[in-house]
Amino acid sequence: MARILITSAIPYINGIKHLGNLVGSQLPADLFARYNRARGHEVMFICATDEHGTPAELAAAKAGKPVAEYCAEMHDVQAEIARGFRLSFDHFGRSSSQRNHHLTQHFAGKLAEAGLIREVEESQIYSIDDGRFLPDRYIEGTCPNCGYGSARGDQCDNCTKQLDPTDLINPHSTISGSTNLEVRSTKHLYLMQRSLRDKLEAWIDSKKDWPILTTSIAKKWLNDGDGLQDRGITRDLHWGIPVKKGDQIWPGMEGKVFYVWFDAPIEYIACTAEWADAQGLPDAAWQRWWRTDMGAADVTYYQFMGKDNVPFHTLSFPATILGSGEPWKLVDYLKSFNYLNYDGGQFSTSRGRGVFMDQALSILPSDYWRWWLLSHAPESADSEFTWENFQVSVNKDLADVLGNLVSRVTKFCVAKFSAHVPSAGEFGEQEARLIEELGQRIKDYSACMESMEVRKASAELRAIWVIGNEYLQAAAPWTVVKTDPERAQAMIRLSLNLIRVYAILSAPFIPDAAAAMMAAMGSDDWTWPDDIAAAMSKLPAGHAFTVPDNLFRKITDEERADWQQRFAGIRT
RNA sequence: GGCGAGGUAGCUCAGUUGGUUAGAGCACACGACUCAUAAUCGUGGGGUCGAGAGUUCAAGUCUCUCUCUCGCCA
Repeated sequence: MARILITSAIPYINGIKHLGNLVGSQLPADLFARYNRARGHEVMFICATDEHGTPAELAAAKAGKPVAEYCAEMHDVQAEIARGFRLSFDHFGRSSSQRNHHLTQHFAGKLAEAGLIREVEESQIYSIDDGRFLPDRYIEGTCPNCGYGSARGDQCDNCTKQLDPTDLINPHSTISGSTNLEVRSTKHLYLMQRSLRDKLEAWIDSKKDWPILTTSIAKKWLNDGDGLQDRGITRDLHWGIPVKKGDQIWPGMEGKVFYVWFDAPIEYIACTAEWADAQGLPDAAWQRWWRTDMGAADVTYYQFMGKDNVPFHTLSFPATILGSGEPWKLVDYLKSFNYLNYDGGQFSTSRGRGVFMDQALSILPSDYWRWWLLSHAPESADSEFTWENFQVSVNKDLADVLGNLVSRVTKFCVAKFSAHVPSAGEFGEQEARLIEELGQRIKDYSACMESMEVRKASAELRAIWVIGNEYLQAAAPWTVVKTDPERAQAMIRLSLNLIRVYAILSAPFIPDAAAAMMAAMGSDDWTWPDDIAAAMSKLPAGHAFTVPDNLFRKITDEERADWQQRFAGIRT
């Protein structure tokens, strides 16, 4: 039994994520977690909401709520939707937790001790009425170059000239509109990634089995232009983790918080601590997942994320870990995904284009989405969601191939025999061939799952479903029953057992349908079918089963047309 | 403009280190079957692998140029 730590990139707090976000991290991570649990491994699957930073403050202000309250509410909303998609997190935490406060401050302290933090004095625009500094895009004014009236602090959108906020003529705050501004000096902390560059490169070079997408992005940041740059890890904001050196005051940094990208990945660790707290377990329970000196030496750590997150996970976060000088677990395998496009364009959160997680669940159960998204996961390149493709894939794969198989077997048995596993007859050559092929197919399927080849795994699973139909078609129990009912009974006995095995194999992709299949077979034995022959006799003769309702209904042309129109425009 | 990723059957995509007649699913055509959600199974048609040039005994697979798409950055 292996010990497997899995983290999904943590979704930002300000709103509900779309299907592209889901398929890029949480969903494949869940697939991998479910599979490994099914194989009997010890799994810790962690996700959380990423709650700090200006966008959260602004969203809260827009909603007319204190930011802490807003985040708490949105966390609950996201947690509920995650449950709806059957995302099987061991814990869904919050980056604003006290655990993360302490751990983030701890890491900053260790980095300072190691001489990897430098303090930088900067000039920024301060809004007296807003009571805050105004980072680049929160200040606008007239461009000194072209006279454009809405130039941003960092750049003029009209003439593209790069600006310093202090260059703007008649600047004003984009938050309040106030012109009561002044230049103030402010101090910030920088993580000296440059001095960790060689260490990071050596570490990345040691990862020979990582996807090209992952390593090429990391290499680009290491080598592009002037190479890896030091990174500011503090901000002049109210909402966030107060800057401290461990549990000590950091002189000159009072009132400042850590930058969201510094504390967010640390939440992976903190979230595991939150899990232990929620379970009433001591610190050792989470430390054995993260501290190689406290039992995590045999843990294999997998991260899942969209490609936009790769630089932070290959460079910034490892810099934090390595720089601390403490024996924290580094990622062993980083699985990254490209983007999912929506009907010829991009999903857009701001424009409400595409399908969002809550909307998806409101029109169809999660299994439909899980199956389509995973079987079309953007692994090697960006991929495309269209309603036509969604409709035909789901109808064919789920309703026709799998759902109908369950239906035809159970209904035939009840009609010709009874609602009990038939007892007569022996397995013959056809059954032996099926079992042999199934064994090979399951091996291929497992190999894909272990190497996280999501699309290939889904294709293998589908092929496994198909051989059930092939077998039935060739064996033709509906014909055999007329002349040799005992032989037909053996065929159906095998087929009923096949349904139970399919439930086990399919559960990582479509957990609800799998549960329905298992329940219909009157079993709760989810043991992975390592021994296929034995698994095909698991349901004993005379064992009672039920005919389940159709596992999957078909999506009609009318529905497809309706949804296509509904989700093309603006989210209301 | 710079960088990155791509352009393979009508559609969505596979194609290891260059090596026999380029694959899958869907769609389409025909056939079989009739237990089942008008489901299933079988057979078949269909591609000058974006364009051009080069390296090689041999290129979808390597090199160069061009072109188109998408994303990121400035």
